Amino acid sequence: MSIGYAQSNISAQIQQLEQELNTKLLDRIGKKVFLTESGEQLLPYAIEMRALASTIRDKLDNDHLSHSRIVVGASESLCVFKLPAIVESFRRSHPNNELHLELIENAQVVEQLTSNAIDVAFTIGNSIEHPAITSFLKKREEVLVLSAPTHPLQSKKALAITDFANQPFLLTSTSCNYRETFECDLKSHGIPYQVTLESGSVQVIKKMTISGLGLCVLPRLAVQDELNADLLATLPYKNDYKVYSQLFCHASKWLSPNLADFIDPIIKSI
Amino acid sequence: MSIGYAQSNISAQIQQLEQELNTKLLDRIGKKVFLTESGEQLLPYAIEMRALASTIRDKLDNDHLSHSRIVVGASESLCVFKLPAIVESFRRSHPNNELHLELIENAQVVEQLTSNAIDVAFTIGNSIEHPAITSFLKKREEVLVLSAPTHPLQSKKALAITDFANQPFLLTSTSCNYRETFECDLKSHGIPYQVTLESGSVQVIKKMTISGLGLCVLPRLAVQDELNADLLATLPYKNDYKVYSQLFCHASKWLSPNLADFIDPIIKSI
DNA sequence: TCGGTACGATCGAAATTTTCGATTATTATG
DNA sequence: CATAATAATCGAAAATTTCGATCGTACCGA
Repeated sequence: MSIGYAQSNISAQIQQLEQELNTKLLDRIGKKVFLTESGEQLLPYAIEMRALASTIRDKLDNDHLSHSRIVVGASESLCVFKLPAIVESFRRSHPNNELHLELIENAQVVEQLTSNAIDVAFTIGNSIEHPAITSFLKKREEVLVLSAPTHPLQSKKALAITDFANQPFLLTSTSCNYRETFECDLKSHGIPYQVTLESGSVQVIKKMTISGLGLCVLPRLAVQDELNADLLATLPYKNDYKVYSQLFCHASKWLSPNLADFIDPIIKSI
Repeated sequence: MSIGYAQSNISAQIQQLEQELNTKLLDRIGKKVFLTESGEQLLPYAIEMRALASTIRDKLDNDHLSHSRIVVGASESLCVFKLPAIVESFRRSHPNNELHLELIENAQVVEQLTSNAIDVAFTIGNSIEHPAITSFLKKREEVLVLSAPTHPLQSKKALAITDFANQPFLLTSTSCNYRETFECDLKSHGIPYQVTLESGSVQVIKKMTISGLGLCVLPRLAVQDELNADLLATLPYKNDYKVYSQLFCHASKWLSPNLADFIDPIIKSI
């Protein structure tokens, strides 16, 4: 009983197949068995079908180790300052996995995850809490007001919000949460200010600030290098802006092994 | 219920497939359904498998109308004088069917059918009765002794076996049943005779007989044309040789529609 | 925020099918 | 002619598929 079926089953199965195909597959002439014309024709298809089934199993099983496509939605700052190391490491451990990076803003997280346009979101901004969205990581990010080290305001020991009156600011796009937060702060105190430059690129803002064009408001993670190199300096303005970097998936999303492999290191490393 | 399954079945089937493949095929995000990476990968295979199943059904169903290969074993006389009309008619009605003709002798019928080397046998010779062989047709064939019309023996009103003493005969191969029968007849009466020509080809024998080389022994069906054209003439030798043309299949052989279509007209036409 | 609606998951029962072991039938072989 | 080998057949048991009902959840409009 090497193939795991009773003999009677084989008879029955063959007869069933013959009925279903409305033909005869085997001729039993004497003690020998011959394939009929129909049987001869069926054989290659049967083999093909078995092969196809095996292929499916192989592809889907191996696939957990090999190819897949993960779409990451991330905000610009994180793309520049956090993701490179993560992506590099993931690509090393999962060389056959396609990683697609989509630039999104904090406000789009829920919609993008709900529409399944992205598999995972990694953004910085206001806290997001949503019943349908799972947050794997929520890290408070320090928001700094910065200038070139030579800026006149650097001489002050401490700054109040009023000290920013009429200062020229280099800010990120309006939809950016920490700009929003900062502007609220100014406006709620009735402080006038100028927006000298508005750019979606953190890199541009930093360069211009270094050149002394004005002040900027950025999370520490985006400026750590420049602080270390004394290209930028923080201004001693105390704030408690609630800004977080967060990592999300849709709650109903199945975490494929590959996706889990992408997410886990982020959670652990931060 | 357009596809004929209860809704709960679909759920169960999907889950079963997911278990079997050890993956998740669908993400249900909110109310919408998305294929996962795995599902996306499976889809083309699923489609292929359905197509393959359809193909099989089509091929085997249509096949009863279209292609098949029938191997006919027949003796030379029948090949020349009976089969042409049959084959022509069959090819007209079944243009896609391959007909393969195998020259066999009466003695090989049982072995060839039992080994499934041929699908059907159509031979002339001694009666064949065998429990494993089905005979669809058994027709007594008149065996004639013939000569050219100008032969001296033609003047006789009736011939006895002794009149053949020392006559030159043009005979078919030794394995041919009606030659065998005739020789037995001669030998059992102790009649001496010569074999002037021995040929497997009926055509050769007839031509040589027409040329006056001697006498020949052939079934009427092989010489009817020459008799009508007065190229050959029968000698008035009464015999009751038991020679039959018979049509056989192996009793266990499945008669495919095509094979039946080949056999039926033969039975009816003769 | 609160029903209402739509859709899928879950569950137990019923129907179907698959499977098995035993028996019977057939064929080849000594 | 008896025996061995192989496959068909049959009824019962096991497994599965199917169904309908119910439950849970998400979306939608008030």
